[in-house]
Amino acid sequence: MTRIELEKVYDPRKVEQRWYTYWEANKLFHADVTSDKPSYTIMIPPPNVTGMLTMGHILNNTIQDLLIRWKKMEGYETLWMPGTDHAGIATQNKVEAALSEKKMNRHMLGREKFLQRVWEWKEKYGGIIFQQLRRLGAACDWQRECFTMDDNLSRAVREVFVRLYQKGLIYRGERLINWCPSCHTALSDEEVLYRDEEGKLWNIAYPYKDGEGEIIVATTRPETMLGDTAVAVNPEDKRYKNLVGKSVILPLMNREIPIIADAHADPEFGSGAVKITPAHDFNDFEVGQRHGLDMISVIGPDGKMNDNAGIYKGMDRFDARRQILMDLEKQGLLRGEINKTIPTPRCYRSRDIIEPYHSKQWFVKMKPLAQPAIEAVRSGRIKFYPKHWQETYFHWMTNIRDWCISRQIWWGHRVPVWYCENGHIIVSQDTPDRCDQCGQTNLRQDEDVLDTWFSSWLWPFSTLGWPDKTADLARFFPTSTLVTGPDIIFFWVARMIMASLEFMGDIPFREVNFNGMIRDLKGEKMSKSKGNSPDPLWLIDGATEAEMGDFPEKNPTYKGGVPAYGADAIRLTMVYLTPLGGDIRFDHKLVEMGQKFSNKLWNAARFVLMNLDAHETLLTPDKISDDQLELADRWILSRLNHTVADLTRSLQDYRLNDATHAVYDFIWGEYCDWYLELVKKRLYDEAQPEQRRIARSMIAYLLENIVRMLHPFMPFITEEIWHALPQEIQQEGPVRSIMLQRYPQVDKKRIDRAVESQMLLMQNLIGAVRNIRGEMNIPPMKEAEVILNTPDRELLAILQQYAGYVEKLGRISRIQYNQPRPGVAASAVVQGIEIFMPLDHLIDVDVEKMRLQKEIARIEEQLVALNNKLLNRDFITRAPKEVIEKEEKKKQDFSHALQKLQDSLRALTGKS
RNA sequence: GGGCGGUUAGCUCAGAUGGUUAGAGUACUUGCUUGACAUGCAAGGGGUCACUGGUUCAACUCCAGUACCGCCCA
Repeated sequence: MTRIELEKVYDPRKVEQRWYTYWEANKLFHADVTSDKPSYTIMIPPPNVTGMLTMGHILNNTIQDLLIRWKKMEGYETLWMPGTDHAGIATQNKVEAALSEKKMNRHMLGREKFLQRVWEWKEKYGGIIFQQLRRLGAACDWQRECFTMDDNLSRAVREVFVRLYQKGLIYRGERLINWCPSCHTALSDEEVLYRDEEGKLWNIAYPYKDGEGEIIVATTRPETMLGDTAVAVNPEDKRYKNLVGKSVILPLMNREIPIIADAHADPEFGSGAVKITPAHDFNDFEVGQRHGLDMISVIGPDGKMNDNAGIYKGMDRFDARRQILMDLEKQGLLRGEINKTIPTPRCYRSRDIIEPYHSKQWFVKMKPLAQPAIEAVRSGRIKFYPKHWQETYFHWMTNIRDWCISRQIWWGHRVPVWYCENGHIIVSQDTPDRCDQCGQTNLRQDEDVLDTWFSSWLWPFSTLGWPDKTADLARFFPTSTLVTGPDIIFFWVARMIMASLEFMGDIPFREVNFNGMIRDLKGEKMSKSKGNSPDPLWLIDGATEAEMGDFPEKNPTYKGGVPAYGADAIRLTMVYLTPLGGDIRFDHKLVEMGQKFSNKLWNAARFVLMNLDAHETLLTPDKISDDQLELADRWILSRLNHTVADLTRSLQDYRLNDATHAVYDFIWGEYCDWYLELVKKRLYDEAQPEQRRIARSMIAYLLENIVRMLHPFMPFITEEIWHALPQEIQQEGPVRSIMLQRYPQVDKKRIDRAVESQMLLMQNLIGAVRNIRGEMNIPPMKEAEVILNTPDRELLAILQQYAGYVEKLGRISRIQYNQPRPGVAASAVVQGIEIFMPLDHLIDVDVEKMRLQKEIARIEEQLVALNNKLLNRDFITRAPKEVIEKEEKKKQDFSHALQKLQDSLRALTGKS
């Protein structure tokens, strides 16, 4: 009598959502601050509040969920803190784009009303990514979900600003900064991406003020020449030595500018003379500082030429470039152009070309913060996985520059600084009502907001209630693991370390796992802008070609639609493919692996369940006496414990692919392929009820261990199967869920090398028999006989005891031992045991001869190598004894097998 | 220009501390509705481990250089 009926093909759509609802309704993801278990905490890398799930998120969050579920089952009080950041520029851009469709802009609305619109936008689109994460199975503590603009997190931001200001680590300065004309704001250095782009280098003649002649300067940005205040030559450059101190006339502007000597000018570059525009180039700015040059800004914040640009005023910077080149040409001052690839700075958001722009901004002085952060990693208090990211971290940290944190947008934390009419500055947590220096009450708050990263660098503790001394903070800080991409190592990881050390006096996390990038089949990074990243929900739910829009057109493997692989399948596939920190070239076809594995597990469960008897109480192995367990039982128990040991070690080292391989191979390659097949005989043998009960108990016990072991990888299907299993082999929790069960622990007593090697012998024997059958094309229905010959009495005893294994899996009807060689037979040698399969009429002697010859050739090749090695005097004298013994043993075995095979070959000769 | 990674089967990738008969999934060939699974079972073909040197008794594995690819920084 079967306990339960499962469907023949696993359908994740009928399972996954149901269990997520159950977990969430029962608050199984909620971390209890009062529990006395050790804690394990992960802070989610906060996605943009209006962001959508990408394949990158799938990998990143699968890893986090896997760790959380594993640690929870290992007995930790786990907290996976979810939340989003407000993504100042990105979100504001989106709302402004929506406004501009209605022919409006933020200035027409005013600050208050605009911000209201953004909040509305956030309410509307803000939750989407977390709904998607739920579909992945993410065990986040949703009751603690937070947002960087929440009241308490905002308070943390102001607190930090005030403290750093008072400490002298935040200052306001007038400097050249990176300006994005599209986003209309300053950016930090990290937000600027340099890409090599095709450009041109123009040579322009600047005539001497006195006398005949000219000096040629080379530039990639002719439009900035309007703001030139000098021409520089290298002090060592003999060609120009006598010109230093003289003047040239700046073309188009007719301004007299000096020729100066500065090491910045590279004699190898162009003519060796360069134009100096201190207001529009970071290097020139420094030259200007050294020589006390004027700064003339000619490009405004909107990217258009300004009042200083003469007749070019009002033109876009690129139009101005064209016009200026034409005008120079007309005046005969343009001396040619050459093509050149130029590292071009672009905004990470808008992709517009960044303009160095002189303005007043707020900065954080980073050097003092960096020092302890470097030490925290160098000393090993914080460990990076893979370790080599340390080099990148140290490099950036030791060359760190001050951080421009003010942004000229509205969406974000407003700089907590006020100015009175007398020019005093008030920096305060709370809105002040009077100037603390002169008592003046007419105060004006700074217009700027802070960089979004200025709130996310506080994430590990602001989310736990800081600056208050909360119970959560005491319980869950420092956090355990950070799982993130190496692309934000500077933006986020490094800054969190600095902030935590500064404000908490402790590290933010103990270990950082940098996961790889998801690329497409061409090796390109997946991104929304490239249109090469599928919507993960297509893969979970399935999608027709039409539902994917133009995506299949650009990505042909998606033509014809994608099946509903399910979240479990995607998760398994991702971690199976992710070596520590390595990238993944992803295609939906790869998920078939996870899908097939789900189905395999499902059918194994189906098999187990249909063989259980509802009226029978099952036994656990410790209730079965050892002499009642046969080889296969002891073997599978040994393999189970081996697997758990390997798996646990791999997980600890974040070698998730190794961990996944271990589970996958055990379940499919050992439990299904061998154990379930071998146990069938006992399962159907009604004459031996006690053995039958043991067999039933064993398959159920193994399956129950398997689903627990696999749960962190595939949470849904394992929960489904676990609930179908008999209760007596499950441990109980307050709520019935596999999540609350203990993760399988290694029982060293069950690991038995002798048993494993005996079983390996049987597997090899069966393999040899199957090989003969396969190569000889003997149909499975045709049962064959076999002769096994060995002089080793111990081996013989094992063979006789477990002959049934060979019979069952080799489809052998009868086995005889130590018999003379039959007349015509196929043969093989396994671990010194000679195998004959007498097949008179079935055998094609030529085929068998070829089969033997192939094997003989293979062995001979091995023997040649072995002989060379063993005849090498140096090898014998220098190699360790064990290695030599091993090689000698190998040689013996091979020679022995070779001899037998040659005998067999000779016996066949003349019989075809 | 500097730093970091990579180059193993047609494709996607594994191969801690050097000694393996170099693996997996997929694709391919052949045979199978075998009392859970054709999203399956069994067998098979397929690799000068990018190249050149070096260290070593022994190199896919360590070192150096070359070529190509990727990422980061200037």
